[in-house]
Amino acid sequence: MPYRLDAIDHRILKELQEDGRMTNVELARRVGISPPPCLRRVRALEEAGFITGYRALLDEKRLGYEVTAFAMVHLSSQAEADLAAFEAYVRSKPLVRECWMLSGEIDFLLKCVAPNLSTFQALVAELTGAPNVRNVKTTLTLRNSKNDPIVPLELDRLAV
Amino acid sequence: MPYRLDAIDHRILKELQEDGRMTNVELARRVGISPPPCLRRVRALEEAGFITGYRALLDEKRLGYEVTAFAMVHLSSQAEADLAAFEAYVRSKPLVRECWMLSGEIDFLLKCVAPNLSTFQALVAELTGAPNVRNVKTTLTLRNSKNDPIVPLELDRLAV
DNA sequence: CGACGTCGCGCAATAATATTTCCGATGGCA
DNA sequence: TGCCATCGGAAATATTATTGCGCGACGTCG
Repeated sequence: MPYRLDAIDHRILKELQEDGRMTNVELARRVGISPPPCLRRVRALEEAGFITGYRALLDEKRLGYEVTAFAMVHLSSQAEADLAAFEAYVRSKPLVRECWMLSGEIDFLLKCVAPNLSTFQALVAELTGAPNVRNVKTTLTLRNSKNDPIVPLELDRLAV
Repeated sequence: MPYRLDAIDHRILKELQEDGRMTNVELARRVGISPPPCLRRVRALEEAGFITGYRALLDEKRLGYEVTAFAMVHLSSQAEADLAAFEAYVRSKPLVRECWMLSGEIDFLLKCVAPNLSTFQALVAELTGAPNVRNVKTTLTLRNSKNDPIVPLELDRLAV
């Protein structure tokens, strides 16, 4: 599905990243076209897979999650079946919010949340005891310096 | 601002996390009340800070970001002013999407995106040369096993 | 026990938006 | 030049958002 985004598409993506609940009328006003073509573009961007969904962002601390921590996991076996098994395991753990398979020493990096330290410890204990897990190193986060779920657009004039 | 969320509030948060662009009519239907009180609850949740915003999620690869990588940064000085300076630096870098201050050996963990490896290398070079940075270790992500921006609700019956 | 105040729901009315339909302008191309 | 594909916008209609208001549940207190 070849697709070429023009300047208006980019502005639509930018605006919807910043406020995903914006009305189509307002969005159209901001990107400089009338509502009908604007809506058509949004639908097209959704169908073409550029927009994968819409989320309300919640304040985790306000909801009782005081702890955010990372866990670095080494497995005993990196056979594909074992990797997949670990991934499936991790997906079943609600407190693990992200899991990345890494190149290099560490096999997986997990971002976890927990209401308190002891819950986090319980999670780590479980992880450590899971099949094929060799060891788990953890680090607590002290503070979040930047957390911007927005994808930068305009790859061209990109200052590193 | 004391606030007690009831079951309906929880369901609202859950639904809006899954589809932040859902109409209020549909949301009301799902949580089992009529639209006016539903809208009032959403507004209240926003004003009380439980909902901090709405985002469209974009497909990063589709937009040209092939690389996601982590960078682990050690600083020479951990004096508060130096930490803050590094945080400010990092916030000015569009390719750094997240930055966490950690306890333990590593001072900061950065999640970065880049259109390709050489751009990522340029970013790392810049980071390495930044003031107060002692060293930077990087890991590429091979794949993303889980990435769920949704905050789990219902702390009580929480299976770790 | 009953009056009263509070709270939160839902109905009904109105204002705004979303969505569809259709038409016209534009530009590529034979 | 004439045809076709593309895309925007006006207008009409269907849905939603939003406001105003009354009602009933519930708890407090005289």
